Formats: sequence, C-alpha cells, structure tokens
Amino acid sequence: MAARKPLSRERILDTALAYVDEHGVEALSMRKLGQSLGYEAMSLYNHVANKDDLVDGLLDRVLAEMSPPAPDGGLPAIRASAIAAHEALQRHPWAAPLLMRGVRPGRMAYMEGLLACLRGSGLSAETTYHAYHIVDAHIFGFSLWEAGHSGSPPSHIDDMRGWFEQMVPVDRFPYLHEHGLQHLNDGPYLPVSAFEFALDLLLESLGK
Amino acid sequence: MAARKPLSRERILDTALAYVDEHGVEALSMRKLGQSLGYEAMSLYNHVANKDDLVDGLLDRVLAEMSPPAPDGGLPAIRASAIAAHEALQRHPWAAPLLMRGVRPGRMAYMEGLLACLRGSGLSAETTYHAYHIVDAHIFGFSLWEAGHSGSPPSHIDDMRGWFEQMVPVDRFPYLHEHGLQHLNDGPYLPVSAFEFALDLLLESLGK
DNA sequence: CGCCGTAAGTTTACGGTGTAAGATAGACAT
DNA sequence: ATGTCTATCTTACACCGTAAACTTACGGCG
Repeated sequence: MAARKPLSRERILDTALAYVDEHGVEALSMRKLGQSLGYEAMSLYNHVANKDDLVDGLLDRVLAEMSPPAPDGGLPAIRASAIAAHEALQRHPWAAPLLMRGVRPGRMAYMEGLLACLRGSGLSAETTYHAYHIVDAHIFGFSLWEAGHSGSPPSHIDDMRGWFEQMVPVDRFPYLHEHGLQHLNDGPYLPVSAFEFALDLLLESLGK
Repeated sequence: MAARKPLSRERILDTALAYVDEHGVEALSMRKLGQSLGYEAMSLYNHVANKDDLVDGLLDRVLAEMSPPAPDGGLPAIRASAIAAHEALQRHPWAAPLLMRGVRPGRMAYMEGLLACLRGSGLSAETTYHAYHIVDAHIFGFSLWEAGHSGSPPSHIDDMRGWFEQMVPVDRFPYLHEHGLQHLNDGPYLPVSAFEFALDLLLESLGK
C-alpha cells in the first residue's frame, strides 16, 4: 500500500489474472481491482479501454498458453495440443465460457491450426468439416463441463463426507451415492483421464 | 397493459422463460420482468423468494424437458435420452451453464438415472465411474460448446458473406475460410450430427 | 525562470442492478 | 367495526461500469 508502483497495462493484467484465477471472473470489478492495486477504479482506464478490453487481455494470456498443432503433425499433434489446451483451460476455469462468446485472434489461430492439421492428415474437406466440430467440441466442451463443476462442493467444508451424505442420501440416490464416494476416495480430480480416453476414441475413429 | 391478470409464480415463470429464451439470461432483470407483466419489480417477491429462486424455477422447467434413461433400457435408452437432453438444451441455450453451477433435484435425478442405466448395462462400478463422466461430459459439454457459439455471428447482419470475408480473410486463414463457407452453404446448424456421431462412438466403445 | 501541453490520477455523477424496509390498500373473518 | 392477512407500491441502499470534469506532476522550450 505504501510505496505504490506505477500503474501499467501489464501490472493491471497481472493482478487481474491472479484475482480471477482465484475468485472467478464474475467477482472481478474495476473498483476492487483498482483498490487491490492501491489506486482508484477510474485510474485503470488510463491503461485499459474498458472492462471488456481488460477481460480480452486476460483471455489473450490464456490463449497464449495453448498453441495450435503443427500443420504437418498429424493426429498425434492434434492429440498433444488438445491435451495442452485442456490443461490451460483447467488452470483458468473462468476462461472457457468467455472464449466461446467472442472470437479472439488467438482463438482463430487455434481454429486455423486445427483445421490445417486435419486437412494435412489426408482428410477431405467434408470429413474435416465434421471432424473439426467433433475435436473442438470435445476440447472446449469437456473443459466447459469441468469448469462448470468447479466450486460445486463449497470447497471450504470441514466435514465433506457428512455434507455429501446429507446432500445425496443413499436410499434415494444409491448410484449417485456410490459415484460420489468414488470421487471422495480418488481425490478431487479424476475426470482428466476421461478427457484423454474420449479424445483417443474420437481421434482413432478419424484415423481409420 | 390495461386489464392486468393477477400475478402468480406460474405466470412469472411463463413470462421469464419466454423472455430468457429470446434474450438470454443475462438480459433478465427483476425491473424489466415486472414491467413486462405490468407490475413493479418488488411485487414479484411476493411469489418468488429472490432472483436465484426465479432462475431455479426456470431451470426446473428445462430439466422437466429432459427425462433420464430407463434403468433397464441399456445403451439404447442412454442414447435416446442423451439426444432428448441435447435437444432441450438447444431449445434453452442459456440453461446449460447454470445447470452446471448448482445441482437441482431434477439434475440429480438425471445423474442417478444415467448411472443406474450404466450399471444396469452390466458395467462394473469402476467402469461406470469413468463411463458416466464420458457420457455426461459429452451431453452437457457439447451443449455448452454449442450454446457458446450462439450469437457469434451477430445474426442481424444483411451481408453475412461480406462480413465473413472481412472477418476471415482467405489469405491469412485459408482453412478457417473454407470451413466458414461450408457453414454458410449448409445453413446455420449442422453440428447436431457431430453430437450424435461422437455419442455413438462413445457408446459403442462402452458396449464392447 | 516562467509557461504550457500532456499524461495520470481523482472526484463526482448517472443509470443500471438486486433487494431490505416501510407504507398503503383491499379482502375477509370475527 | 375491528383486526389480520396478503398483495402491491414506494423509498432507499449498496454495488456495478464508466462519462465528464477536475487536480496534480512532469518534461520541453522560450
């Protein structure tokens, strides 16, 4: 608070990204962000056009973490880049929904790279058309699905087991109860394997 | 406006659902909803606890359109219910993200039904654990992916072709350009087939 | 030195949001 | 008539994004 560093777009984005990764994008406000930097909200507008511009800056940082597959890499390159993209979207769960809404340049580059790689794998234009939807929907759809689940267990509950038993009574939801117990035993995040399992299934069918 | 019918939870939900299906959930406000019913915003609170309660009511209506698979229906029942759920989520594109956030009773019933059907198909508890993630992530993930795309082309553009050519120049994005042209020729919505294609692929692998 | 332009930061204000609290009015039972 | 209950409206508060105007600091130039 005392000796405050000068404001800059980079510093604003740094702070905003850290905040958003922790509290979610809906919790971000110009007033709070300015305050946490030691300035007034309106001062941010000297370095950022408006809130959308700020969020776009955050999205570009996330997009910078996901590189498209090499055009001549074939299906293995698609697999690798899909996994990397999924991991980036796991690191920033708030980003996936916003990435779908508008099309940032980085997102277009990813689309182009994916399409190029599919065509480069010998697929026809028609096949590529459908294959693209399948692969892109899997990467982003699965990440959106995962991101939606984040925060579902209030995460600051001491007695997770008790909370679960009350929310999902065995007698009314026997199978859901069983499923929940598996999650509680496996630690928080197993679904990753489901991402790769389904991805391999889809890619294999495209390779035939 | 003149002779106004008395307010009721049902009437409020009717109006809100129609409004939200047309304008999206982020455009819904208590003031606008009240006004479009001929009442003040605060009057709605006599029939609805708060805005979250109202939105929950809307989500319950969407959930009522998707029934879980019959427990003894096997993979075909899962396929049918997945397609029905996907269609419901297409009718109400705003709903999918909200359905992921909190777990409504109807959503729990769907989860339970899907799990029961998987176990009933002879899958072990461990296999069901992963299969559930794959199937549920496909249904909701794909729907989320589709919903995210809605509104991407501003939809009220006369010269769609010209807009597209400017946004996606052939020389910089040749493959994306090709893909976009395919969409323009096919009409707005082909991806549906991708949903069923991938669904069958996933279910087939579970059947082996 | 004085002057001035420019950029950064602050203050104030406006219209929007959800909703708590209180006032009002009508219907109905005692 | 009196009390009670319910639905409605009015007012008010805290928060949001941000436009507009104001203050402050600084670098260049005579």
